[in-house]
Amino acid sequence: MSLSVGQVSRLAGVTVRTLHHYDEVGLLCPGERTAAGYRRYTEADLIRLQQVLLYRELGFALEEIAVILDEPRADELTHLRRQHELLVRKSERLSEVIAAVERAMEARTMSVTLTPAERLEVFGGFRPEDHEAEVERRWGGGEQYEQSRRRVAAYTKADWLQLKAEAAAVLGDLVAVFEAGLPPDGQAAMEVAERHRGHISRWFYTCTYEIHRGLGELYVMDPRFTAYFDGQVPGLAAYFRLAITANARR
Amino acid sequence: MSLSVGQVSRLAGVTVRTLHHYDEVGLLCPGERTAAGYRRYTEADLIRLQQVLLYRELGFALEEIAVILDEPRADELTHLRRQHELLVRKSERLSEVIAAVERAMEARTMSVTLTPAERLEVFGGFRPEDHEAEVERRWGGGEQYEQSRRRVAAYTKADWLQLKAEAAAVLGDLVAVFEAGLPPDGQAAMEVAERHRGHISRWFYTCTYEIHRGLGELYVMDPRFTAYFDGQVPGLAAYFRLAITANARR
DNA sequence: GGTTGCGCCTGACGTAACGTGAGGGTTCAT
DNA sequence: ATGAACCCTCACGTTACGTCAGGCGCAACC
Repeated sequence: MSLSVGQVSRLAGVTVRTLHHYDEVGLLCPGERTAAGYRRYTEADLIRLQQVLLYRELGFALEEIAVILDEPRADELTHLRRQHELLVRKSERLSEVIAAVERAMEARTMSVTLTPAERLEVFGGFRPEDHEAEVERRWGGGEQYEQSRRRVAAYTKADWLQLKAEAAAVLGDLVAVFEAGLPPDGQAAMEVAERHRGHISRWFYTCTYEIHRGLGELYVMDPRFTAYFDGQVPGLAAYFRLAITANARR
Repeated sequence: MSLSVGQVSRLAGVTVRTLHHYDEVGLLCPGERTAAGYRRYTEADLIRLQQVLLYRELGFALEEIAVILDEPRADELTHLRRQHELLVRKSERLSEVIAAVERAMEARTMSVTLTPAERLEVFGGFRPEDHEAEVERRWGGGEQYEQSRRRVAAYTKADWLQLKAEAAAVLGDLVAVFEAGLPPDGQAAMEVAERHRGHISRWFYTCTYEIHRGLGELYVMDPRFTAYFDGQVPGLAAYFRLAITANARR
């Protein structure tokens, strides 16, 4: 009642070489061997193989899997629960990526050009965990972020068009004010900043003065934003930040 | 307005080395270089990077990605559509695995013995035909597996009744052939095996001779299957396996 | 009863997609 | 003008296998 390598490989959809490899590294050594040295896999081996393949699917390294599976206090149910948790998380992440691609398609079909920042913000969905943590820290516990995500997800093509147009108008005015040599804490600059705040509130999330000030700092601290603004006109990021803080102060 | 390797790496969540590597293999060569030899990534480069990372996430090899992206007749939207399709399919597959793990957990917590069919479902994520689907997914075909999956999901009670009736008929004929003392590699037995294969193909998934042989082996190796068949008539499991292999050989 | 074919074995080298320094220029703010 | 941060090019290391090569085990076939 045991299976050969070939039989197991066909059942599990892996190559014979893979099973040899797992034997070599001690991850899955068949319970028995025939007199001729043939590998014989027992039912327990099959269960373990199932666990191995699931953890592998989840992106664990083989060595990690060996450690996890050899924890003495973890039985099959523990592993199933853990795997379930991880699978669900992976599924959620995948949904985000899908949503991001859908947004990119929408933007593309209406030939709206996304800026690099937006493009890779969209892309943010499947960046490593550390970035997620950074986003959370930055965007204050994720409440605004969640709000923004929910609203943005429901946007139609027309919404996107209008959003883009509005943003471009605000940016254009900002550039104009900047190039006119007006002071960042002057009336005109502060008005643009205020309109920017309104724009964020209307399209993304409720943007308080406090948050707006945080954004202003982000624009000079974070190279991707700095690159974006200074890409329009050099020095614009710093100027805009001053305008935002001045506007927040009054 | 171009970005350095470090900026791009932070933006996209990949390492600098990865960007170097993509440059080395010609997958993503930055549009410009500074006088000092520094890489400068243009916006077009970022778009291409996005495509690369998405296809990579989908399991394509870098060389394949290069070929896909350099097809002259495919623009960004084409890629987005294709990626969306593949992502959705991947998500569905993941849902299946999750469901399988949930069923395994349920069975485990209630200490219910799994029926043979359920056992196969649990193994579902790793069955050969899934592997086939994986392979086909990579090469853009993959309609067949999806179809069968959708079909099973849409079965009504009447369908299930007919399925069971058909299975019972095949089993009945198998018992008859067996009890008549006919050889397992004879015409009659092989015909029953072939009908069994057709039954699987019609109701579940395309069952190749290869897969069918794997099933036959399972019937004698797995005690639950063996118990099921031998519960009908002792020795039936082994007999059926011989009939299946004989049928597969011709 | 030799041989043919298939499956299995053990090395051993190959490969993809980077990781990880080594050694050395570049840029920029202080 | 000097240190920190960033960039460059080799070049070898690593993971998880793929891919032969050379040879044994066994059931079948002539």
